Amino acid sequence: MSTAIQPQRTKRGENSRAVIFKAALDLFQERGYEATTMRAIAERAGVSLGSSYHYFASKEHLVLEFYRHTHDLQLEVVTPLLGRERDLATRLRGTIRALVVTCEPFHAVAGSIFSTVANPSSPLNPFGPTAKPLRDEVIGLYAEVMSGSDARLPADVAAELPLLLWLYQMGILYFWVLDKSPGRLRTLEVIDQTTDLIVRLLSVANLPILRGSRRRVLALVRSIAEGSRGPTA
Amino acid sequence: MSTAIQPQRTKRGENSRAVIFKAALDLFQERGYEATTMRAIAERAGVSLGSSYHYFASKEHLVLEFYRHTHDLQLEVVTPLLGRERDLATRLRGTIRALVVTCEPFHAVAGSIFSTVANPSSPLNPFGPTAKPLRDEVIGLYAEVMSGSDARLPADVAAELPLLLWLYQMGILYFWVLDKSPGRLRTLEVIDQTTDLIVRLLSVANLPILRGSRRRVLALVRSIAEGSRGPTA
DNA sequence: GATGCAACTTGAACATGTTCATATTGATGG
DNA sequence: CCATCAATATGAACATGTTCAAGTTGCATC
Repeated sequence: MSTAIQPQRTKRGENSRAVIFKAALDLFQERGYEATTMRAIAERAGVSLGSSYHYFASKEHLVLEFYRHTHDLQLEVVTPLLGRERDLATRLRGTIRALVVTCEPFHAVAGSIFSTVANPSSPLNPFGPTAKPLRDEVIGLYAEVMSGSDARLPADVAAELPLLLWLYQMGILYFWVLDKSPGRLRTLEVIDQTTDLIVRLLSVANLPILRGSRRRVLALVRSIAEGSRGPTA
Repeated sequence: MSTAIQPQRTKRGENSRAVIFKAALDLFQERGYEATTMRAIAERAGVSLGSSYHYFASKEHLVLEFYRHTHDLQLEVVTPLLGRERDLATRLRGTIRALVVTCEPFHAVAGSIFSTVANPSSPLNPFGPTAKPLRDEVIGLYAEVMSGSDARLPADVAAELPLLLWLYQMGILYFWVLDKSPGRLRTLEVIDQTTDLIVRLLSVANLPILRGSRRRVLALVRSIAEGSRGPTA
């Protein structure tokens, strides 16, 4: 399948790759995504244009690296919290906040990036196969958020919740991208409100009146998730 | 404010504009959005490259026209149904289905278009000021879907529901864009399921246990909607 | 140390979205 | 019929993402 022979990496290569990525990150922050040209990246990195393309197949691929970068930062920020805190709402709030706070320096850039990534034909689409490793990592993080809490959830909910929380994170991220309030305070408010609501919803989902709907919602989610494991991913 | 002097339109101009749009539409369908060059559009329309830019400020602006086009088609398809049918679930299902069916010929193109439009800095972003007229029309359509039904909804729900249904439509549209099932049957299933669930949710939202959450959800929606009427739109 | 080969590097060339200075057209008023 | 002027039309020129054929480097093997 995807057993394309990757070039054997060397020290020299690793270094060039890192230098190019660093230059891209800096320029994205200084000028934004679109205004940063591949030529400018190459120049600042002190390499040729062609070299940049040797390490990153396209400008978009620099974004994938950026994603991984922010995920690692998010993980770093949130790990201590997940170690000590057991309350689900708190864990959830902390995790989402960590992402938003981590991404704050890149807020101006994030719009273009988000849009680039939303394209289904882009190799970077979060729902597509290329992004699967990172996607699974993020879903795994939410599995940890859930299972490390003291909340007792029905098995059918627990099975789909991490995926749903990943979707929720994407929603918040898009809200954050569009948020023009100073310091993105509005996003933080929305995070507080929605995390509380989610936990509240989980606690009432067991009520007899809602049990039917809950079953149907989860069945739907399951069928969608399975489907996209087929032809798509 | 936005009282930029628009050039006086003439018959000749109207014609050129229409010819260019038609050429673009055909080419988008034949080759996809990205693969269609502005030069190809101009050539097929029998005008010069510069002329295309005289009528459409950018390739993206052709997309806005495309949006308006599909909305008009959706309206055309759904009007008879809304005239005779009173059941909310049926009205809702019919409206969303109309959109998806209308857009089906453009499915291959829709991905790029969706992504282009998702960019917050794009003038075409559905949440931005440029798209407001069309957005309000669509929200108006959902107001009609709701108020023409025999469902009796609390005032606070009725106030925010059209906006929420518009959001719901965008969600379905993105699912449809990603949907690789033959004939997009999966999307149709999901539409049936979710419209039912929405109506069911509306009917239980009055229960005492849920009333608190409902109030909070609606307050949140209201605050967000107001906020984006401020700096953004 | 010489050789070979894969990794690395280069910059010219290409395609395409966009801009702009200039030319043409056609309706209106004299 | 002529003059005028805004609308319309044109294509050359520009910027930038991407490709590619060709050159260079450095390590492993003899």
